[in-house]
Amino acid sequence: MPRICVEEIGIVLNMHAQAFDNPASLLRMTRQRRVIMEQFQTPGRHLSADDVYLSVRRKLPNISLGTVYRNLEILSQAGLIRKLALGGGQRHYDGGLHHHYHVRCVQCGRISDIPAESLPELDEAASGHGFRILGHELEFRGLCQACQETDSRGRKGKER
Amino acid sequence: MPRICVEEIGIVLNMHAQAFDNPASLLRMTRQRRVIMEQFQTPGRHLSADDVYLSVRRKLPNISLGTVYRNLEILSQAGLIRKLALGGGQRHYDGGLHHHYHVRCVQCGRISDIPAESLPELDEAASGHGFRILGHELEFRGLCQACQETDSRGRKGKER
DNA sequence: GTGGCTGCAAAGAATTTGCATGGGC
DNA sequence: GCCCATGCAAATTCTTTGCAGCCAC
Repeated sequence: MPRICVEEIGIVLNMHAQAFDNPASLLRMTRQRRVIMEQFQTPGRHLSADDVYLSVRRKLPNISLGTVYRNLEILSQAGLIRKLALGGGQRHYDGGLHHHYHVRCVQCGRISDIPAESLPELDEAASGHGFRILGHELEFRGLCQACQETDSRGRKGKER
Repeated sequence: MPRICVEEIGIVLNMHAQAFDNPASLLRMTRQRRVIMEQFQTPGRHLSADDVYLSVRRKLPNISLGTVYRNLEILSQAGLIRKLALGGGQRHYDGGLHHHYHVRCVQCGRISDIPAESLPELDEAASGHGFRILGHELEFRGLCQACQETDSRGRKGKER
């Protein structure tokens, strides 16, 4: 699935607004929202709110962390970015909308993509326990290249 | 795999201590640690630190939250309980040591077990991207019975 | 008796929120 | 011009930590 170009964001946001939050309201394409969204145009980035904040500040020095948080929430609700609620610690966001999974390095906390098809058969297998299954989150745990090399008993890094 | 009875905890803790943390030290079986561990003897409970704190306080009114956190960390490191780092928001702990997955209700945040074999073939499929895969976390998302029934547009509950 | 453990309280990290002002549409 | 979005700062929530006294071994 192709990445959504920045120009389309406003349209998607409004579709979303009309469909869910408030049929009457329009979500505005502000400068802040545009620049935040630009951070996710580069594939394979998995940014925390603070990462985004620091990046965006180079273009908009006065943006506030609160605005970043508010927009990450709105954008992920609208399906424009993906919220990675997995793995404790800081929350991360991913601009890649094509389906894939993630690995998290248990040592340094780094996240990478695992390109893979969705596995609907997993959801099948999970049904029949009183829940209506809507989907799943799958995150692999492992050691990244760098940590494998450094690995002669190191610190546990960001993983908590 | 059978649940570990409370009497064995001390032994396991010491095995763990000797193997990893500090070969010379012994972990003690305090009253607090015992009662905390008892909370996980009931199958199918998925407790947050605060849940544990509130439960334990009924037996040990003076226990502190800090102690609960410290012990949950120690017990999960020793493999006596499982830390559920999934799903953002509060961290939960699970006393069931047999392999299973979890569903989280997207509406109310409730967690349930999905009894299932581990799926090593998933780890296979994820290899070959620079990471040494050690395992995975899999959490399903869905609507629990109660929320399906109440469901005529409700609040989003604890899910954040 | 010793060293790990506890209670207490304060610190910390991540995230959310209230409010007056600003700026898309 | 209306009303959503922003900046700022304070507030919340969850978790960790420093320290002096306590207690399991």
